[in-house]
Amino acid sequence: MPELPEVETVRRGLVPVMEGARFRKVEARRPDLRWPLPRDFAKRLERQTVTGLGRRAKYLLADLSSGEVLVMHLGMSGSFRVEQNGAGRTPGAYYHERSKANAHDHIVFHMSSGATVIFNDPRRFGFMKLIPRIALAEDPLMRAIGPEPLGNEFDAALLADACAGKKTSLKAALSDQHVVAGLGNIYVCEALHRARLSPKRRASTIAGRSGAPNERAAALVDGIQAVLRDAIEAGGSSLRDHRRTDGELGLFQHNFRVYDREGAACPRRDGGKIRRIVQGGRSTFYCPVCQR
DNA sequence: CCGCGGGCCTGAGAGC
DNA sequence: TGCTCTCAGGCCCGCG
Repeated sequence: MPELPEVETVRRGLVPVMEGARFRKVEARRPDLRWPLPRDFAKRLERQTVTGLGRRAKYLLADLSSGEVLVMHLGMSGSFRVEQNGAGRTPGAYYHERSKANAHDHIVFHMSSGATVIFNDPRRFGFMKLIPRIALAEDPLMRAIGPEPLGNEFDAALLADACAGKKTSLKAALSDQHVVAGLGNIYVCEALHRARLSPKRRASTIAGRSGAPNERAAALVDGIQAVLRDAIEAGGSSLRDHRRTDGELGLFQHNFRVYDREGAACPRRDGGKIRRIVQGGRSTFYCPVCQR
């Protein structure tokens, strides 16, 4: 699923049942995710308390009382769902309900809050990893990630600086997690439309010769932040796999202005028809009239 | 540094 | 009903 708004939606759904709770029992039913889980994965989690559940880029970060951080990534098709125990439900009961519907439930957390948290990922591009807190910032996963687009420090100057001198396209630059964290194919397309910038435009053209931001950089920052805020408010976008942790669908797919709308009229009603091109092997959607 | 292609996986949908 | 083909929200690697 998941770009920043979907991961943030998942985080918010997990906070009430995971923060302050202990892992009572952990089932690593399928350890061969994108990277294999360590053998002692369950052991290192059990009896630990989650002291905080945060997010960096598209990673969920659960701080543990042991001093380790549980890093979780949803890949393309990962989701979490929360089931409340009680109503006759026991940790054991879950195990006997395997069927086609939950064939891809790879990891199950039984929390002391009484909730069961289930990680499901058909394509298995997602993963979990345990990293000592003090080593997190230097870990290859985290080290080179760019600024959080909804963080205080993110602004036109920062974005222009990251793009200065880049000959690559804006689409490719914004998709690069080192430039700005958390955007993927959908929200890059949507942000560029909001900023009225062509996905084919050279990334360096949002900076002046000195590297200073121009009005395009400012519009892009506004477009990125606006689309992310709107999408989070809608609970993310549910195309195939994304679900909120309560099983409900996100709603932002109904508010796409260009993504997956090839041939439709541009919502700006400027006479443009949404066009689909391929950049870096992935679909890009944009309006050739208002995006220059 | 850059763009491109391929790989990792499974499932949905289209076309026949 | 079933086959084959294409495509999908991420990310990494190697090539030229």
